Amino acid sequence: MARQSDHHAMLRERLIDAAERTIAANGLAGLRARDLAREAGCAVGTIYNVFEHLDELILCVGSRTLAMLDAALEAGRLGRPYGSTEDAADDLVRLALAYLEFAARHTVRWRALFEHRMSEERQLPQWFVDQQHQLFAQVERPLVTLLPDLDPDARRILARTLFSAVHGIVALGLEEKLVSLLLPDLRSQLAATVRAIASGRHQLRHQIASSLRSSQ
Amino acid sequence: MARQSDHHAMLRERLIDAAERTIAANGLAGLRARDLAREAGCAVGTIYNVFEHLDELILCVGSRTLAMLDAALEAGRLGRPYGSTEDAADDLVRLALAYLEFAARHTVRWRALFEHRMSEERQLPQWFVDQQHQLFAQVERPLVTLLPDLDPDARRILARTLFSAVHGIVALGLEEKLVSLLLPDLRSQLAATVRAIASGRHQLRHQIASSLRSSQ
DNA sequence: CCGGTTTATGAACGTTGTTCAAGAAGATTT
DNA sequence: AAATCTTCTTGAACAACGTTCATAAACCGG
Repeated sequence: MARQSDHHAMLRERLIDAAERTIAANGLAGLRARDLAREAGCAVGTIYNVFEHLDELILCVGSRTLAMLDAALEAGRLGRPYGSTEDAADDLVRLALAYLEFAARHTVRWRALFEHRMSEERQLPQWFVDQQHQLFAQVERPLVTLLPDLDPDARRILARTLFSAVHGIVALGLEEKLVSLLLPDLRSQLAATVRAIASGRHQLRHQIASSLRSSQ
Repeated sequence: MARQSDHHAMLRERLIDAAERTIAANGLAGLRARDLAREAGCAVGTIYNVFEHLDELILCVGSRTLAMLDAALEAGRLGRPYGSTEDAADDLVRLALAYLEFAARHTVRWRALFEHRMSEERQLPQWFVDQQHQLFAQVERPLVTLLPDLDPDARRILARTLFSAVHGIVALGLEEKLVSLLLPDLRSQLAATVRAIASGRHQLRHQIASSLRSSQ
């Protein structure tokens, strides 16, 4: 029984490794069950013994990408505690730029992360959603300094909103083919926008506070 | 010859109509060549006589969605000329909210628009890219009032950046399942963010101006 | 070493988009 | 109007995909 689950675990890892290589090299579209089996040294049917379906395997690769991204954002942060709202605004900008840098450096991997849709009515497992939330949570910390009297729920939602705004800018920006040419421009566009949001933060506080009042 | 191309045109329209219905009802995933042929009253092979491939047909449906979206944004605009920067900021917010409203009302259609990827190395035709640019152009007008001394190129790029930020917020916001519950919240998050950007616009001007200086 | 249970296997299945030989329909010429 | 040439339509056939399943191999307690 011990040898059994060992083998299981090894196979699982070999399959995820193979899928990770393929996705990083050729994107989601390049992933084929037969190739995967050949690279991992097993039969096609075995994949479905170890994973419920290919989506689950893809999600495992996505989880690794999420972990990489989480680490990259953490590394991009300001190392010291915030001495002022300026510091907090700086950190927001740094987070955004770190996100852009990651997306630019690992474009195919990163695309696979959010291009992938669960087929039909199988929904995302909770552990994966939780891992995404960890990412959003990194944005919350600068917001504590930036908008101290915002309640935690509103802050969590706002963090997600800012994250998705940054994601939108990066995603559309990297869609163009001439990426390397306009990457510096994209950097400054992103930094400028985030800084504008931070400097217009009182608008955020008022509007969101009044919205919460009216919806509760 | 006249009757030929007439028939061709009719068939083309019937096929686009059928594809449009299917996409609006079941999304891109629900589109099948055989069903399409049956609904349009022709053989599968005929599709490939009228269109080069299915991607082209999907793009035609996308074009219709883009036209609807363009009209919806135009309708959401402030009817009168801007008397102040406040008016321009209001219009930016109205554009964003109109975008959200359209996406919420026509979610499947709208998703199909940007979920669709051209297969392999066939690239987007220019006429489709141009139609997308028309959309971004709607954002440029308020920016003229908001940042009068920004040069037109920088304004065009900034418009695209703001558009993609709004798109990001809307896209992630509508991903959740409890859409109808938190749509009002999403509205105020979006409005607050756009208003914060507008009110922090001087940050935009400085950063972007200095970026253009250094990259030229 | 044996009987029962679990696991691995790859051929086979059901669906895709796309192609293509053959026949129907139109256009052109005599 | 008939004959010929061209052009378009057709649906069976193809290739590639994820997924399943009867079969055989491997494993394990007694």
